[in-house]
Amino acid sequence: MQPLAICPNAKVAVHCDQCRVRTLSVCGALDHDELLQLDRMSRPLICTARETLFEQDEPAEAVYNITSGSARLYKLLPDGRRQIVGFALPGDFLGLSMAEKNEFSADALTPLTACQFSRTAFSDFLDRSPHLMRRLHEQASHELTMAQDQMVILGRRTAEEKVAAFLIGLRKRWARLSTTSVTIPLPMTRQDIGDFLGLTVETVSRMLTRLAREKVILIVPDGVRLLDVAKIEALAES
Amino acid sequence: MQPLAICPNAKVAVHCDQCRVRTLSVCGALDHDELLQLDRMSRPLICTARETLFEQDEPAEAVYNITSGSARLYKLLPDGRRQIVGFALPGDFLGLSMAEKNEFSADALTPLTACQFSRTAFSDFLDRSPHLMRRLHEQASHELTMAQDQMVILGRRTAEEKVAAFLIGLRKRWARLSTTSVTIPLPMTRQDIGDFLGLTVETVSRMLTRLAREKVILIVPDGVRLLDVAKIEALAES
DNA sequence: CTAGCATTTTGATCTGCATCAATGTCACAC
DNA sequence: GTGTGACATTGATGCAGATCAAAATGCTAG
Repeated sequence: MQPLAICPNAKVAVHCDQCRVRTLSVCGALDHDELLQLDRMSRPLICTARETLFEQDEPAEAVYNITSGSARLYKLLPDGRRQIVGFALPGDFLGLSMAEKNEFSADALTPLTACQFSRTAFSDFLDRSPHLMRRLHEQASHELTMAQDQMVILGRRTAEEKVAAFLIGLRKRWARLSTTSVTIPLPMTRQDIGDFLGLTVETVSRMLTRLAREKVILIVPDGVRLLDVAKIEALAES
Repeated sequence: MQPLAICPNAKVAVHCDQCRVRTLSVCGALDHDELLQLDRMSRPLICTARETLFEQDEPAEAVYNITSGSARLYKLLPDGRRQIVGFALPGDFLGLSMAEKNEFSADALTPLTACQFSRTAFSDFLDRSPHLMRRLHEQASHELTMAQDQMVILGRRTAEEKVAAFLIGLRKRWARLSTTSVTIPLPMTRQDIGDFLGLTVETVSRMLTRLAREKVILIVPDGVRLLDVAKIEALAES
């Protein structure tokens, strides 16, 4: 799936002088008036690392479009167990379900900037823009597909396969955003990776170490470099 | 979330003489003309148990609305491991993502009937009916939420909790369809339940037996009766 | 009725990952 | 420099659930 993009001149969410809009990666198939209208209702948001964007079960107030930085999205069980349901990267949307309450909590992994829309205003705009509505539905469907793929990973794969699939999946998402760097940035902690994959910190660490020992990856500060792409893709194979 | 229902006089998908439509549980907020139009493009589908509705990665041709019976939705790994991503009950939609290819395979667990729409015709209709589009998006969002809840179950729960959560979740879905029967029908095999919860058949069987021994449930032909709802809800608690 | 097969249950054993515990590494403050 | 706290790695041990094996149950065909 292509990244949604309001501005034809930018791949991701950045300020675009040409279109005079700050809000990008929202939607193709919008005319210039619609773009400006949408832009007018957006407010900038700046967060420090670890800051909370919103919390599970609280009334959903806004729709967010990440312009830089990354966030983790998670659900908590009463006893403190945590399941990370996803990581949000630049260009990603949060709150597109337009539900009354947040389905999960979100907080920043790094300093983060975003475009923020009032949920009600965004909803009203949606009613007037079938194109955007349609595009949004495609986006939601795509997220559902990713969630189902994650179900396969959680339910039917070994620890090593989980870690490999995680790295490959992340690489693909980063690749859309930048020149294909050999290094995959990992802004999240090992604990976060574990809570995403249904593993403990120790197991994540051991699997990364094992892959590094076998020269499949190289562990670098804040990330991982893939040495043997074929091998790791074989491990992650769908 | 309320079941989608074209026909205000029926909760689920059944033939409705009053509205003269066969296609139900599609969507609120449609006027009568739209209903009839939608109905006109629907074709009935009748399947025997185990029959395949569609297969993963094949071109998506139709949108289905189950009118009776149930189906399992699953993904296969190259080595034969299987992850069931969901079960479809009467009233449920399949193929709403409108993607070009099927994201998973689906086959009937029991004899099954459905309303079938050509994907392209349905898509065209969608463009002319923003109400339906919006409703569909809500439905997709709801499915995403369910998938995320399933991620919590797969990643962060014990075998016993998984089985309990499965039963509670299924009870809730059946409850929407009929007078709240004390018995939860289980049209799927233990293997299917295992492939849904990331467990083996043996573990599923053992957990059900354990719950039955502790008088929390009663195992009956093709289903389960809940004896101690409080206890099983405590186990399944989110 | 019986034969054949799929499904479920039950038991014995094994193992992958969790758990527990300790040590190492880094960043930052003082 | 030294202390402190967060994060990561490594090792030893334990256990939940997988695997292996077999028996029980149920279903359909003849």
